[in-house]
Amino acid sequence: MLTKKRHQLILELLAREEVVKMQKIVEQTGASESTIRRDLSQLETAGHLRRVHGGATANHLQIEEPSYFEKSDQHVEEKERIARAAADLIEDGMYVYLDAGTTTLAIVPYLEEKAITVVTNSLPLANTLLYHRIPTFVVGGQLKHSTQALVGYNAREGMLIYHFDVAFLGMNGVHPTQGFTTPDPEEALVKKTAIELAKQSYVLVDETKLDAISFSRVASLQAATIITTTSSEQEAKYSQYTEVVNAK
Amino acid sequence: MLTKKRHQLILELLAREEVVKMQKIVEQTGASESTIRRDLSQLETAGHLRRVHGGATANHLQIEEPSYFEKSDQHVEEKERIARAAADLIEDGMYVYLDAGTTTLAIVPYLEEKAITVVTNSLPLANTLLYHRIPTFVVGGQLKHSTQALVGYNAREGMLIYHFDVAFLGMNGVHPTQGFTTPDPEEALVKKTAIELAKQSYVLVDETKLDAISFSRVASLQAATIITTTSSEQEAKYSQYTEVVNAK
DNA sequence: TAAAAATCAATCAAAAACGTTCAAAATTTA
DNA sequence: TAAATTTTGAACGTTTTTGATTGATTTTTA
Repeated sequence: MLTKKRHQLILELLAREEVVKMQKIVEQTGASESTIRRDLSQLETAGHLRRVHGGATANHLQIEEPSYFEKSDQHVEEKERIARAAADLIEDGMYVYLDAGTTTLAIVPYLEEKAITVVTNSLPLANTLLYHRIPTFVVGGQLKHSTQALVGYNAREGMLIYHFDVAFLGMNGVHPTQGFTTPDPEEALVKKTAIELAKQSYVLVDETKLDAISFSRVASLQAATIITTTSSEQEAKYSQYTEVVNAK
Repeated sequence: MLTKKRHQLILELLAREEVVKMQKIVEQTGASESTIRRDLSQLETAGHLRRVHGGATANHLQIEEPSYFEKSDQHVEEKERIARAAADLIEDGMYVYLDAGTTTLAIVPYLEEKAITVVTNSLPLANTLLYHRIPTFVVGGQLKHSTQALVGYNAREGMLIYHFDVAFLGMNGVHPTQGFTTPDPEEALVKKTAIELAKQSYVLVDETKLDAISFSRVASLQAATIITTTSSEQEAKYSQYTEVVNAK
């Protein structure tokens, strides 16, 4: 079977099934496992699908699905340390903004004893805050499927009525010259607004985000303190541009 | 079964049942208990559900509402009929407001095929709409613990930028002279605002709410059509004041 | 309240899937 | 047709996922 034909068949299977196993593709095409692996790799770099362990899934024209595809197990310890360091910065009486993201989500359990008010644009955060009985305001706006966050122009407008003592933000890229970046422009707008409205902002990132650049610019490094866990070389490098808290 | 498929299945179960037992997931997926445990903790850290002893719950489950578990089948059927009647009124292209409440929640599954945009002030609604991939905007505001709704002055302000073709509202009291009423003044404000902003409003109530009066007045009966299931005498009585749809 | 049962997190070895390499086969080019 | 190039499938060491087992914890039962 021709390469082109195989690729077509794989995409057809995915259009129908959303998730398809390696084994099934091998059966249907009659090609070897190695060949299918190559096919999947190619189709992935071309942006036509997303590989997962054991097969592939449809790629619904979405740039990213971090909340789903993030290896939530992988950096869990790192995240926990970062979250604890962040929580330590929060004091009674503060008005706190918590951005969408798994790291910010990890902060919530540490907030239970504190007398604070939280504002968030994240549905999972809102649910968790509710569960921990922390007074919460939710920013209105368009509900984005992949991250379960409220984003866009309306979200920005909704935020402008608040002011925060501190803001904690997730981020996809942190780079010396390109600053803080994230894939979705509408999400970038919300993050940027949060930074504008907060007396002090913190960006929470694991090591893999350092030196990375994503599509939309949020702000320059000077705009926020970085909380991360990384080598002392990296820490020294970024300390030239802004304050860095190493939660190692 | 692939990891992603399992995750999808788990979320599907939760979208339908709100609570799901370990045992059931194991059966449905054919995977081992260990694997499901891992799945659940991954989905939890990603913010998609909440683990509980013996299984998992949708992360928007009412935390303490005894009535939740004692919902009679009869009531469920009534709600289902009301929800279906409401859904039939929604056409492609409409902008729809869905108020917080279990009856409005029951509408969502019927919306999947329709090309509409929904605005809501309810966290459970937002989660469910997200799951059904219906374009959704969430009204900002203060998160009320008991109903998981966004209420208060900020919520009203956040709503004023929208206009709706139709609004569907839950209500605690419906009375010929006292009109529509609900216990919480801040929630009443939101409902009232929704009615103001909608070309046409519908109040969804089961029979027990008729002739009842609650603390805060929302509007007079003329302001909205009532969708309910009740006797023809009651229907005739309320038809003197406003339009009544009997979903019996 | 204490014992029994069920469920849990943590651990570990087996199984499955992975990427890489390389030689054979197929295809293209000269 | 012969040489060069590309594609393929098998082999192999590595990584990821999985299910069974353990002892701890929680819930239920007596």
